[in-house]
Amino acid sequence: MKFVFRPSEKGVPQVLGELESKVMKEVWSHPDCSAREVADRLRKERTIAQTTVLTILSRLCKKGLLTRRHEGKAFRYSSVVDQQQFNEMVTRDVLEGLLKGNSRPILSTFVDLVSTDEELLKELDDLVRRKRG
Amino acid sequence: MKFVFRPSEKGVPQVLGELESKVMKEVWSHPDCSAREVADRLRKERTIAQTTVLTILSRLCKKGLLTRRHEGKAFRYSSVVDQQQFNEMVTRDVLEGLLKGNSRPILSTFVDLVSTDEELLKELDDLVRRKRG
DNA sequence: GCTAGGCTTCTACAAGCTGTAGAAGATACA
DNA sequence: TGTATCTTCTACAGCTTGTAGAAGCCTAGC
Repeated sequence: MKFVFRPSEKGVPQVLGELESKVMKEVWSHPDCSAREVADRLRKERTIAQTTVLTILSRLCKKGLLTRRHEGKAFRYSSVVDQQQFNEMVTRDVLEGLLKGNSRPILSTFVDLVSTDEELLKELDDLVRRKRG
Repeated sequence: MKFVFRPSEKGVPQVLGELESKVMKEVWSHPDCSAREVADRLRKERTIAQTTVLTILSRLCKKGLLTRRHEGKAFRYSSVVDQQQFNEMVTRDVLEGLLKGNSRPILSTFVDLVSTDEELLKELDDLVRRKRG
């Protein structure tokens, strides 16, 4: 999947649109659900047309994030990767994207940012030591 | 500046459009240049209308990446930050964006990626040790 | 002072992404 | 077979980026 990353956003919307993110979250928390179910849940927050939800579900399928299976006259949707895996994919792709460039400055910026949290820095230290054996 | 990051691209186009990137690079390598100069240099590679270049220069000004000053009847453009600073800004914003989430998995993915290069891993190790004192 | 040539701004359109939804087509079940 | 429901098609708006014509503005030089 080829995506953009919006650092200014937070969570899934860093990668997907606002509505797409909400729909993904619904499917993640209720696997194998129907479009109707998704729409009804979204309607607890605001009004939204059934077709709008359908469009988003289709687009997410096209992006390879969801699959669907027939059941009666409707479809049931499930995610291809769970949210954890999704996050890992994003992290991996973004970091790889960054490291394509000159890696040295990235290391130092990374360490700078991590070091604002003592605990985190220790964790990084542990990981590196373990890696170096 | 609020931008998107395209992991699949490389270098400046990870953040700016293709043409925007080329224009930025021209201004970086020839500070205080005129639109005409930029256009002429771009024309070594392909044809492009003067107004196209002007539009891009204006947009880059609006984005806060360029400034300009009057000289005679024309403008002269300069970058607000040099390419190094620009890269650092991007790196910082992207990493901050990532670390907003659950930081633990990011650390481990980062270390995984870095550890494919022995030298780089050592460098990371040094940075962490130095930080921890 | 005035004109011409060059420089800028305005405006516009295409294409891709996302949100939005109506209209119409397909179909399962009573 | 009819109808309620589900899906697909189509479309438009707003945003970004690339592209550029048209028109307005202004400086330099006569």
